[in-house]
Amino acid sequence: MVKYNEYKNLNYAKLGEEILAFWKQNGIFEKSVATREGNKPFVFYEGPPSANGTPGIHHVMARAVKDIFCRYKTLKGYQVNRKGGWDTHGLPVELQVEKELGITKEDIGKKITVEEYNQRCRETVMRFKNQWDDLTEKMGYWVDLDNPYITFENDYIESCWALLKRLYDMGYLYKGYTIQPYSPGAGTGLSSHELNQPGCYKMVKDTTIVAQFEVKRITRNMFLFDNENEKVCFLAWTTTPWTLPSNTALAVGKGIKYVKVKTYNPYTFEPVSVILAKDLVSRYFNPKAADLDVEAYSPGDRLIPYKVVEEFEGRDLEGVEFHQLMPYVQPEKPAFRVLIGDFVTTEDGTGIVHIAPTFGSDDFRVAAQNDIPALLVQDENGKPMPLVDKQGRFVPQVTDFAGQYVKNYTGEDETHVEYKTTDVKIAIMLKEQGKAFKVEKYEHTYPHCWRTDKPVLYYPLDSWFIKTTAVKERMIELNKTINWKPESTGTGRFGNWLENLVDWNLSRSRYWGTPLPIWRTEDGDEEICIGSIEQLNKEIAKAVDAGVMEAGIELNDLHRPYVDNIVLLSKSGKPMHREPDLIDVWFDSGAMPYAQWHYPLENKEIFEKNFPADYIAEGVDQTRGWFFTLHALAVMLEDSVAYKNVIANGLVLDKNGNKMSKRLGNAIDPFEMIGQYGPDAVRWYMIANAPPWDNLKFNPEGVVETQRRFFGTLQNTYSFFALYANLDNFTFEGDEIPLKRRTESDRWIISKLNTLVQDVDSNLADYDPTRAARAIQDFVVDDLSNWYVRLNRKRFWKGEYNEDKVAAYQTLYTCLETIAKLASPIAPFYTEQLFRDLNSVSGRNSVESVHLADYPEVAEGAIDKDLEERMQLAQTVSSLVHSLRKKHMIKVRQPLQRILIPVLNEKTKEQVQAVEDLIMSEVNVKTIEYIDDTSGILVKKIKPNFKKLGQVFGPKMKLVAAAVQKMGQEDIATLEREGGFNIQLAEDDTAVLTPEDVEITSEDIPGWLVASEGRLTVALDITITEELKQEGIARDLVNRIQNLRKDSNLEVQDKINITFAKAAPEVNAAIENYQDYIATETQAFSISFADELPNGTLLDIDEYQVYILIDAKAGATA
RNA sequence: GGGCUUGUAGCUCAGGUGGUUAGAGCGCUACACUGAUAAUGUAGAGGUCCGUGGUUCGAGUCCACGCAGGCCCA
Repeated sequence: MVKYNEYKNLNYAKLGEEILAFWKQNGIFEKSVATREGNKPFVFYEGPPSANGTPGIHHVMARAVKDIFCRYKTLKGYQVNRKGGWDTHGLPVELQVEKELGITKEDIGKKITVEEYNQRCRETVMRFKNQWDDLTEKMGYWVDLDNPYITFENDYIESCWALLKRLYDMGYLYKGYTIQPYSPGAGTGLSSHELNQPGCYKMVKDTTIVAQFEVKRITRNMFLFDNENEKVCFLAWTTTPWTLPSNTALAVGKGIKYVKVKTYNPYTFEPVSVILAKDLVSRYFNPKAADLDVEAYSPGDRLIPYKVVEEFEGRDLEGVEFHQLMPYVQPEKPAFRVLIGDFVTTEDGTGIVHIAPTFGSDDFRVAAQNDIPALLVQDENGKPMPLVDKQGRFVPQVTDFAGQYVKNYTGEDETHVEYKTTDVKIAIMLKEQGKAFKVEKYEHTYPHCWRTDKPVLYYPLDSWFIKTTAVKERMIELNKTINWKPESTGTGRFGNWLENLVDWNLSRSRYWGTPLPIWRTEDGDEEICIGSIEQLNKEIAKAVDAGVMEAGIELNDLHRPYVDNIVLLSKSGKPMHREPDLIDVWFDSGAMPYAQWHYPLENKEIFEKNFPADYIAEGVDQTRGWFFTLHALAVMLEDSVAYKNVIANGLVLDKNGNKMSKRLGNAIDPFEMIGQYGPDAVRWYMIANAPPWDNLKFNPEGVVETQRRFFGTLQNTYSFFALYANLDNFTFEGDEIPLKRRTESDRWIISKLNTLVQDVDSNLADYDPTRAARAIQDFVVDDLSNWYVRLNRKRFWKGEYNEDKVAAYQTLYTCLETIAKLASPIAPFYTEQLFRDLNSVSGRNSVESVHLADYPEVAEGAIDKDLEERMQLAQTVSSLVHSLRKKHMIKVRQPLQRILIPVLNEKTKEQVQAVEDLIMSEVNVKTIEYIDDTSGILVKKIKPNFKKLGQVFGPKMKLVAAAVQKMGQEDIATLEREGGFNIQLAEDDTAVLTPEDVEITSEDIPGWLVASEGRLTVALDITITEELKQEGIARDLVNRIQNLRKDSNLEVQDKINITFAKAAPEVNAAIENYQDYIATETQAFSISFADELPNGTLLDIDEYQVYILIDAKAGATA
């Protein structure tokens, strides 16, 4: 006979290991995919992690979220392939290698070859792969670790190349520039990482200028002018006057308030109206001058009068045109307009920002978005360049300053009296021209090149771009079809990002990454984009034939430096060298839907079957990372979304809401957590505690609570089942007993169970695991354990093996088995054990694992909302009676005669009657009586139905409510009897109430002690008769005997003989009268009396004492 | 600085479309129960629903402006 496993002390961590071994041994994961062969696929993309660091607890969160839906969809019959992957390129790896070798980027190619450097990167990036694989397994994240895609492999890179080539052929790949920190002294761009080296930001004193940009006197600007002689100027502040010749626009803040001030130029004393931010007026004007008469000013007066004459919002100023400040070079398109910039503040300056698109990244971006050109000239090769050359000198076209360095890059002696910086010279000139409103020294921090110690310039540097703006509208459109969890990330963070899209800058000046497959002639006139190794080899052959490249170079690795050694031949016969850039690593990860299959070079069918993804999940920080690059590439390459559903999960913080970091020592080790509490409790806690998209404050105590409360309760329930089912040899043989032959509580829990199956299904279908987990938890703890099992305990251990008992077993079994299936996506280990423990005896499922099972079908017919309502009523009544007992200090073991329930309608009465038995046994009361209106003793309470009345009476609500409160018992009776009641609102205003306008409840029964909750009231008869008293004693005796049995370690099924010593007459009578009851309850063959029991045990029952002897040996072999 | 997001009991969180007495679990206190027992029940204490205005007969809920935390971007 196979038995249900019974456990003494379940060790959840050990359980995890055992189940893991079972899965491995039997290839359950593989089977969960293989057995769904031919079914509809559910496509999941794994966002590749980088294995150059150790995994943290937040990875458990992220991966649990991924795992849950893959398992769920498998249960629902889909085939879910999950290919793992590794993200291997990028700056973090490079930095780690440099740190370990004690070198900087500067040393690459000198102290260490690029080859060696990249070799180190390749080794480093997979250093913690074993730890990652280990965590993946231990936490139960099912993903194919044996055939992952790896972004540094040649096949993967080749796919990236093929995709780049496609983009190139579509005209989406172009060379342009971005504004980057640049060191003229060193002649090189600087990464933000280099800029953040200590000591790079230094305090410097710069000459700053508030310049006057004169508004054009054209029709659209006339609202800014008061009269035809007025000169109106925008004031804009700059700490880099050398950028002023390159100005093409001004930026204001949309919501910032600006004012027009009538005043005089402090250097030329000419009258002028200036526009600046309202908040900053006091910074430029002396308040003492505010009262002066503006007209009465004469040049040279110390106080310059001013008058605020008008106010605008930034948005009013958008589009206003102004005259070029320093007209050395003309733009190719219309410029010199006011734009809205989100970076504008009133912290300093004037609240108006001067825009030079060639020398600021904000400037560049806002100009590009508004189609404002940059000021450019042509170099000697006819290529466009900015007004400052790469050495940091003004170009000849800036005639007054031609050839002058914009900063001191030549080591001139700044202490010399004649020395003037270029900024100062510009300031002097603008003052003379009446275009400077204020010139002053300003001390601030400014980044310097760590090599030359000179200030950096923000300078346009070559970059390759993907023209994402070309498909912006389509990306926005398709984004609307994606189901974002939470929705706000899709519409907000991601949507806004798309709205403000700029072209994707692909270039990275680094070593360890996917090389840009573009070869160019030196003059840039000819170029080729390579899309495959095959193509490259052909081109190499051509180049070797033509003699531009030496023969015999074999391409084994597509990384640098090997690709850099390849020289190709242009159509016109010139040599072409590779553009030295690497591509953004985000391209690697965004390309994974294609590159993971080496598509488009092969596997067309597999790709098509697995695109787009049904579901992905990653941290919200990936919005502009992976989520974006997947989307961008899919729209451009396939005119499709890359994913249909996406969960953007939040952060895992420590229990105080702080970010976890190894440095602060508040990081939680995932291995430790799983080792201590097992994987299920950790997963369940994380999912049930907060929705994945909220930040989770991770508190290990919460894991303990989850384990105790949810898993402990579930395990208790199973143990209870197993204990008795084993005794009765219940194996779920034969047919299921029809619902109508089961008890009310059986049908109730089955109804609840089916409701749960529905709820969990719809929540998981909606990608909300938290609601699903909470629903399961509430069912297990509240409904199944604390109500169903508690009420039905006796059915399991008492009496013969009849249909009622079988029904109880079947019901509880069904609940447990269904819970195992429902909860298996979230707690895959424990539910596996539970399922197998149950199934190994019953064999009801033909599968060997819960993860190979099908999601339970909802038995619609078993759902009985009416019944669920009734049971709720029973629970409320019981709770009220318990509360009354407590108030009168009457223990539950003391039977009471009756409770009274006032019922105002027939339905409530019927509902309570249906659950009478349950209530009576739960609260130990003999009868329930109902009193209705006809009894005439009910005291009623009336309360306005605000929702209904509000709609009808609106503003008169308060009067109506007051009138309702005043209604007495007779008024209520009238309302009920006649279906209407007149109330007086004001002297000449009355209204008619209907029964629907109010809520009538029974509150009191005169002469009884009552308790009520909501609309339900219960009264309890607390008279204890002699008979009731005896029964109470009998029950107490049973209780004490049961304790004795337990203390003497008797098994549940052991039989005993009982001997009582004579005691108080009440006790003797109780034993006498309830002999059968006591015997049945305690499984006693016989009950006898003795005059004395010197070896007996003394029992205390309230004020009584009795000696007892129980004998387990005699005839205990029933 | 901008975008997004969160703010409800000591802690973790619920609170469709506004309805007057804001809930649960944990923790705390007391009492009870006892063949699920390292479980359970009942009761109690504990709230300026982040603040300020507004809309409304009525706001935890809607609107505006703030404050504080978080993420991303600059």
